[in-house]
Parts: sequence; C-alpha cells; structure tokens
Amino acid sequence: MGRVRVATWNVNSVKQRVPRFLPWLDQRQPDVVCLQETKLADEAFTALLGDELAGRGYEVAVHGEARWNGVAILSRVGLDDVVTGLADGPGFPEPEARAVAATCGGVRVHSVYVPNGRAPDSDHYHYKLAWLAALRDVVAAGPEGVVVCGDVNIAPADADVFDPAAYVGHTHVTGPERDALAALQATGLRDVVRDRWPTERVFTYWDYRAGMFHQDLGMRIDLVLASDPVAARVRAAWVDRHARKGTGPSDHAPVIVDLDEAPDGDIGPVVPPPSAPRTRKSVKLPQS
DNA sequence: ATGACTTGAGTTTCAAGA
Repeated sequence: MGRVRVATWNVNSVKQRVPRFLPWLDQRQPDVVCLQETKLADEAFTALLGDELAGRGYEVAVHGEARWNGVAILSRVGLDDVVTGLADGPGFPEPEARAVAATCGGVRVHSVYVPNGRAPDSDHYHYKLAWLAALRDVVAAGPEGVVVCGDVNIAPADADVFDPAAYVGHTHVTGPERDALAALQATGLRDVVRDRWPTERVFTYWDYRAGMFHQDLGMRIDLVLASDPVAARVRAAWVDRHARKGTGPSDHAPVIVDLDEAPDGDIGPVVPPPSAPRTRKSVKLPQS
C-alpha cells in the first residue's frame, strides 16, 4: 500500500461542523479520519453523513450518543474488526461513547475522546485517570502496529500550553494526568507531532472566547501516538490550523499524519526547520 | 470583570466543555 494519510479531529458536533467538515475532507483527502465529540447518536450520524461519506469512498465506524461525547473512524483503506467502547473501562457512572477502534490498512487505529477531568481530584478527574489506565491495557493487549488518535485532554508538557502559570490548579497539566499519558506511551507509542516539531509552539485547541485563537493562546491536547513500526513510516505530521479559522470552526484543529508505505526505505531523520522560540504572553485563562 | 464562546436538549436556561 502506498502513502496513507491519517487525520484526527475533535469536531465539537459533527452536525454543526458539516459545512466545514465536508470541504475539509475534499481538500485534505485523508484516508483514515478519527473524529471526536460528534455529539450524535449512531442512526443520526448515518442519516446525516452516510451517503456523503460512502460517495467519497469511506467506510464508517461510529460510536455515539444523543448529546455528548461520540467518536468515529472513517476509512477508505479498509475498516475491519471494529470494537466500540473500552474493554473493562470505567463509566460515569455508565460507560460513555469515548472510544472506537478498527484495523485500517494493516494498522490498528483507535479514536479516543478522553474524559475532561473537570477539576483536579474531582470524581470526574479520577474517572479520567481510570479511563486512561483501561486504554493503556487495551493498547498493551493489541497488535504491534497501532496508532492512538484523539483528544487526550492532557497537555503532555508545559511547552504544550500557552502559559503554564495560567493552568496552575487546573486539569490537563497535573502530574497524575501526565503520568497516565506516559503510561499509555510506555506501551511503545511515540508522539509523532512532537517528534516532528521538537521545539516549535504547536497547539491543537484554542478557547472560543476572548480571541484566544487570534492570539495563538492554546494547548496541544489532540495527539497522534504511533508504535515504532508506524512511527518509522511518518513522512509528515502537522496541525491543520486553517480549519480553526473563518466561520463556524470547531475549537480544535485537525492533526494530520502521512505514512509512507512500509519500508526498507531509510530516508533518514526528518529535521524541522530552525525556529526562534517565541515569547509567551502572560494572559489569564478564561474561566467558566 | 467570578467575563469573554459554542454546543445540545428542549423551552428558556442549564450542563458541559478545557
């Protein structure tokens, strides 16, 4: 198989995002798309987009609910062995639609929407940690060629938030959350966007309020985590900021990763262009 | 400025997001 383009996008309601999502599909031509926060029951998803996606050659695996959450995988390189939900995962209190997996073009693909956590040490925070532990177990028990894509609701490092001081006391940056993410990665997953842009300021989410996107005050919480055999095939890994601009965007931007065909072809390390570190502004985080 | 915006349900204002 030739090049495969994998993308992940928290669309914040696929129904509201249709006018942005379909043109984006046609423009970027991803072969595998992981969606989060579809906010739509499965039957409604199919009624809304089934024909549009089939006409573009995509098979679809959806796992949604009526109001919140909801994940999906679209693929035009095969979609086999679909598993919805997270085996032995926790609920809040019931299981939520936050994970779906399928084998696409020989790679086990997981589309995940990790619980937000709400406030450190809250019930929801402990749910988030338990959910991440269950995800780690599923990935550890799965095949070697794997990619975990989605909104992990954790900034892996301080460099992944616009101002670490603004997040003190908040979720997404706490030690236990980062430890849980590290435990997931310890199954052998590489953060391919950070690998590609080791010193760049790269965000995937910007609050709708207060011109945060315009000022580039965001976080990097949408990740593509790839096992070594997949990571070795990465030829491009970037955040599609264009999709966050203009009218009616999601508050998250897509992450796009291109994989070369599996290979002997050693083209050497991908070296990012030199870049000067940008100064950080001290800005107060919008509060709810 | 304990604010700012956007969603879904469902009826009018709340819960949730991060």
